[in-house]
Amino acid sequence: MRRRTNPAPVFAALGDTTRLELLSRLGDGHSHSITELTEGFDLTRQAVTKHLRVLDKAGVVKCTRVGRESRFSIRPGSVSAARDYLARVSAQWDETIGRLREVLDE
Amino acid sequence: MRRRTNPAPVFAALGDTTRLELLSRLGDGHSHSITELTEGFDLTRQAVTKHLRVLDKAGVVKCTRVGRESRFSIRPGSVSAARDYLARVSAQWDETIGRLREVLDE
DNA sequence: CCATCATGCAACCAGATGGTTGCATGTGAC
DNA sequence: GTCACATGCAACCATCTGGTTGCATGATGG
Repeated sequence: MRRRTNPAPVFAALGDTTRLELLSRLGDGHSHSITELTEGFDLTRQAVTKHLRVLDKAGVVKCTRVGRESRFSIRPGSVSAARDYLARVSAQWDETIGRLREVLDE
Repeated sequence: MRRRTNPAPVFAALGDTTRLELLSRLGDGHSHSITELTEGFDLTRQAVTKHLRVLDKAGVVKCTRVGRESRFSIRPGSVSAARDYLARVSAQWDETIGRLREVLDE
């Protein structure tokens, strides 16, 4: 009986364009250092670091220290949980609204 | 050629437990007034109103004035867009990571 | 060793957020 | 008309957020 975890923090973590862009860069499945991830953004390394910490706290990403750099990589679990949540609710809405449309209620 | 809209604002709107709860109440497919939606929350009507406005701006919900009350109901489009986005990225991650695991890269 | 590179930490800042209270306004019911 | 009810609007507040700068620290590589 999987305790259904609250999806709000993951959604909050995904609710920022910079973080979505970071995730898309991490989507190659490899791990990347902070300076590496900072390249191409018009942002300071520290700003990117803060975003990465947000993603880390939400469980979307994991950080491992290797030598003098900390490398970040994707941890897919929490995002697929969020995906499943959205799939459930939107399926329920489709069903409910479809049923209502039949009955011509509002 | 559907212009792919930025999913971040929808995720941000979903990134709050109160708003998720509001959405779950609206999930019955009917429209509800603000005072009606406020019942059961330990919040002021105005706080709930603000949350509803956030959901409205993100396109998750629509508001129609009827008589002296404004009734809110679900607008499923943006949420299914967000759902599709998550489905795409998590499918891509699964595939990428699976391929990497075969090659034993890191 | 020493310079360099990647990072961490702390202070600071402006603006957004989540909440409150108080009051004004519009509509419905008698 | 008038009273009550549902809402809107504005001010205010504390905290969070997204960003900066400056400096300290810890590995790396000659």
